[in-house]
Amino acid sequence: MIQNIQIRELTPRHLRQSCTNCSLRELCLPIGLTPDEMQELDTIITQARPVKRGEALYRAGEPFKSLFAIRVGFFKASVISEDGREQVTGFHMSGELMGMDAISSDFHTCDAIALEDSEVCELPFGEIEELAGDVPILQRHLYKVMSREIVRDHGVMLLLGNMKAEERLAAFLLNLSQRFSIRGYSSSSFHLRMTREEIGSYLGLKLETVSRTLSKFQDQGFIKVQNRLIEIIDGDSLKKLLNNCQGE
Amino acid sequence: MIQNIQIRELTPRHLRQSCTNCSLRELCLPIGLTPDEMQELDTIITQARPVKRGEALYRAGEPFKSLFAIRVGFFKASVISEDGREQVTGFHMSGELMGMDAISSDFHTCDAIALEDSEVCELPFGEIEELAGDVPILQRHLYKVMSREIVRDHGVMLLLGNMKAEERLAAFLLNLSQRFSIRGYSSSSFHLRMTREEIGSYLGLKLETVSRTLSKFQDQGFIKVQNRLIEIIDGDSLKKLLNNCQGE
DNA sequence: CGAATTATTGAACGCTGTCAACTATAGTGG
DNA sequence: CCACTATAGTTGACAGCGTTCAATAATTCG
Repeated sequence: MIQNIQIRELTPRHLRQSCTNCSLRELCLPIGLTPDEMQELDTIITQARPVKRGEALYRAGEPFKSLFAIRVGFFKASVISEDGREQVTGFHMSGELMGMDAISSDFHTCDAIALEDSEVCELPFGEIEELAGDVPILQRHLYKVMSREIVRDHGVMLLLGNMKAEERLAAFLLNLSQRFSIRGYSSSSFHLRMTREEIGSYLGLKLETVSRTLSKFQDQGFIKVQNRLIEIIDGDSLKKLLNNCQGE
Repeated sequence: MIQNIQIRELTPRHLRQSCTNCSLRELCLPIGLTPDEMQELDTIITQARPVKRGEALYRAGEPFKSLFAIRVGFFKASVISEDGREQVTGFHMSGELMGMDAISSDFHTCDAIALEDSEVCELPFGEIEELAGDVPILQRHLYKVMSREIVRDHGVMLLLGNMKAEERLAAFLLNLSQRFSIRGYSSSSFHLRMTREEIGSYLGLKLETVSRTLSKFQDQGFIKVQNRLIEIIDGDSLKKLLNNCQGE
């Protein structure tokens, strides 16, 4: 990523490329656009925009204009109920697309908060949509990305509806591990960007339960916890926790 | 269903009309297609297909070909975890679209089971997609429908992650009430199509808790329960249950 | 370095799950 | 049509998991 930033300062063309790059996983390369089509996509996508830790990329209630592809960084998305309760609906990292919930009503329904200094690419939805009308493969890809979000949400429902605290934490750690791994980071040792309270909100647990369960995993030798640094020592045992419960 | 088949054999135009009808809420009328475009949509949508109570419209793992618009009836959608736990991810009624989770992988990820004798219209996704490329308003509508599903799922997460049993049940009943009302049925008196266990699976509760809580609501005079027949007597108190918890 | 935030840990309570017995309803076949 | 059986629903007693409240420790940030 540092590479990209340096390239960006040198050559605007490469900036666009790096912007295309940003949505690499979610929008471009894997779907096989022609160079021309990618060019066109590039002209739509505005330049990378920084979002500092703690800042909101958007907030519930704001009018919807664009989707955002995370170039670098880490975000949480959360809905706030009328009576003020926060539910974290997801944690999102580089290459992922945010804001799809807003399409339905033309207003954002979530807050998106950066949990570390981040950079996003803005994808003006109207223009993306228009381009998608001409480029079937892009259209299809958008459907797929949204569908994937629905599938992910179903997984969270399963977690919230059926699992015990230990299973939820295990699933959470394994999921993070896998996603870091895909992005070229260590799958066995990573830094949590969120507080215990935010983990708890996502998993439907109180922060004390999160803390206790992490400690328990550490006592059992499954992981090593040092504040927000997690080291997975025995991933297989964590996986067992997930399947053993009724599968036995 | 027999009626429809007969109609079809007599007058194809009427069959198609009834099919358009089926996806009325989700696909056609509200988005303002021209007669020509609706005509084209009609040719894509295959004839109404009956699904008997207890039958699966589709099952997880089956290859994905079509979305389904519910013409009449009532369905549950559920995911089954590896170790056999069922999570009901939603209940769906006439006018709603099912199967969008399958777009991402080209395989269904849910089971869709009819909870009463139903009829659906099959919308072959490939053709719908193609048409959407030519009809921006249809394309946009598909995005919106999928986005709405994501928003709905976030609402369920909030429910599962933050609410107590009473609040979940209250939210559930009020939601059903509203949806029946929109469809022209009574909002204060309706028949539950699902078992206590299925309600529980959806709400992340055990069936005993569902039963107990319904009884409690009845004792408090909020509702009248007679097996699967629900009468909402004091909807305001139910709404209060939802907001009072921390909002006070 | 001090203040604020975040995390850990303990103890007690309460909500919901579990187990069990019983009742009611619906569907089936004589 | 009725008896029978299977399924669905209700209710009670009790236990356990996670929450709540509270005190303390560690870390971050100005």
